[in-house]
Amino acid sequence: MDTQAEIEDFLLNGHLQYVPHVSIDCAIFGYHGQQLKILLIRNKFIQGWCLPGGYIKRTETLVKAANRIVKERTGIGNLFLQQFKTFGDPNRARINEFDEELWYKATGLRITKTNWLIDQTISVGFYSITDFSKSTPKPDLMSDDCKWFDIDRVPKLEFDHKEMIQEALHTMRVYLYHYPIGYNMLPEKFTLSEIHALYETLLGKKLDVSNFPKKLISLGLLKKLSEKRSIGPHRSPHLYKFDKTAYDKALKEGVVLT
Amino acid sequence: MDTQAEIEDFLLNGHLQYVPHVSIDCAIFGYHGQQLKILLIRNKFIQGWCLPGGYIKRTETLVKAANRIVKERTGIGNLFLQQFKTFGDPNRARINEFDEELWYKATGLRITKTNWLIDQTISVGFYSITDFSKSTPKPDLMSDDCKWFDIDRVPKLEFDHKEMIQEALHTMRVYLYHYPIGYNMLPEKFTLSEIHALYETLLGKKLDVSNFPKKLISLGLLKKLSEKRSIGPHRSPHLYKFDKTAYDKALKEGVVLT
DNA sequence: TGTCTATTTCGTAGTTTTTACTAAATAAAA
DNA sequence: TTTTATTTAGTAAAAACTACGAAATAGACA
Repeated sequence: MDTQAEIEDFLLNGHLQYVPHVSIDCAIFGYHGQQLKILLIRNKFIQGWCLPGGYIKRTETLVKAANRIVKERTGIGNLFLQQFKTFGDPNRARINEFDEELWYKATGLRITKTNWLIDQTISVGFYSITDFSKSTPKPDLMSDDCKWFDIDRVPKLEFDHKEMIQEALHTMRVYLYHYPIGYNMLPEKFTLSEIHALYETLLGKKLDVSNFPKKLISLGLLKKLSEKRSIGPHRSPHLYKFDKTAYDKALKEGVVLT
Repeated sequence: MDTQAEIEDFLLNGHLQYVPHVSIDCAIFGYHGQQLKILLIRNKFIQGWCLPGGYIKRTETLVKAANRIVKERTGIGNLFLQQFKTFGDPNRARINEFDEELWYKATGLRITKTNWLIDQTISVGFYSITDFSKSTPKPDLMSDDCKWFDIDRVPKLEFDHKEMIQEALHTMRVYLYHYPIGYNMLPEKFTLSEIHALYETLLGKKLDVSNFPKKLISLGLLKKLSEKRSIGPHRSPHLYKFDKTAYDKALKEGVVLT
């Protein structure tokens, strides 16, 4: 969706390709080193920061649509994605504040209040997690900026997106305590320090440097490899990989990570 | 919505009052004695069992809409209600199988495939819990029966409603392990046996008769009253009530009930 | 070749929580 | 008064968790 013709077609005929009245918003969490970030876009029309979002094609499942949206903003496909809540407060979108002139300035197109985009919308929230250093943030049609913010330095957000982030963070952390995470988020082979740091970053709290890895091992989630990694003037850590069978079982039945 | 005129108005102009393309389906769980049940309705048009559902008024929040739907089917308002998942598979509603003749026979009205009701719909799932003996099940406009089924004797269900029940049950049980439940679901004063039986019924598993109540007490959730209840030729149980402060704190911060 | 340093990782003691079970208490019926 | 069913206190053993000390060790550096 880049050419003027495509944009015009989206505005005029989008309701034939997409399901009207329903959108998806994505809380895309990024970690790297010890920092947790979230990806935001700056909406052209209301001149404020929002979660990346989009509409659902009539042929798509919800998770497929969320995956498409996340890929368009980050360049990364097949991320861990989970639905966390659906938002439908009638006042959430503030469609009464629609500004025809701003829209015209930004797109060069005249649309009216009867356009399918300017109507009450219920939004399904998804969160995803990725290594932000591997992403290439890109604004969408409606936005003029797209970048990562430290999770504790998020600017003022439009609509109900602040609440969305809080809900997403809460759901993600509850999930993290009950299911292993890391497959597709760590390299195939990794050290205990690496998975320890990942969990600390996502949970936003300290985990015992010795007991936490021991717990993962005692649950049978990790398989110790004979290889080591040389990373400095000190004892080299062993490499581990996930025991896929135990990992999948834990995803299905749940575990408790303290 | 009972008169023919009201039904006709709903079919022709419902999209003005309700948000099109979005519905709510409710998994209404009922307990009594030691039995867990679920409320189902029998759809007139496809002649099959479904979860009770409905549309969202443009002025309503999602939870308010769910509350209205639950009250219409059970006669009970202000139930514990929680969103569990939103369903949007493009094939979930099978709108291609729409039968104009069946619809005419049931309602006396001719509607076409272009009617707002016959279009792709994304459904927000809520579950609720109530004492089924206090309910008065009532079918809706689209159904000719509405009754409780034992949770392990659910008939074949239409659409994706079997998956919905499974997801609802799973979410409800996970919730139950992490938050206290029972306020508004037990009388103000109750015995340890009563809350023990409620949890066993909802979780579908045995809980230790001595340790489970002790856990609740050690968490400070219950306040022992001086009154007792006489219920047979044996030691009379003490009555308890919830410590509202501790209960609300547990709802907010979570607890672990094993 | 030895020390030094930073980090990994093993071991374990002390504590808390959970689990399983026993037995005392007791209200009403026989 | 005895019997019976249930509530509920008590506790021993097992398991899990926590905190922390110390051994192992790879590379830097003298």
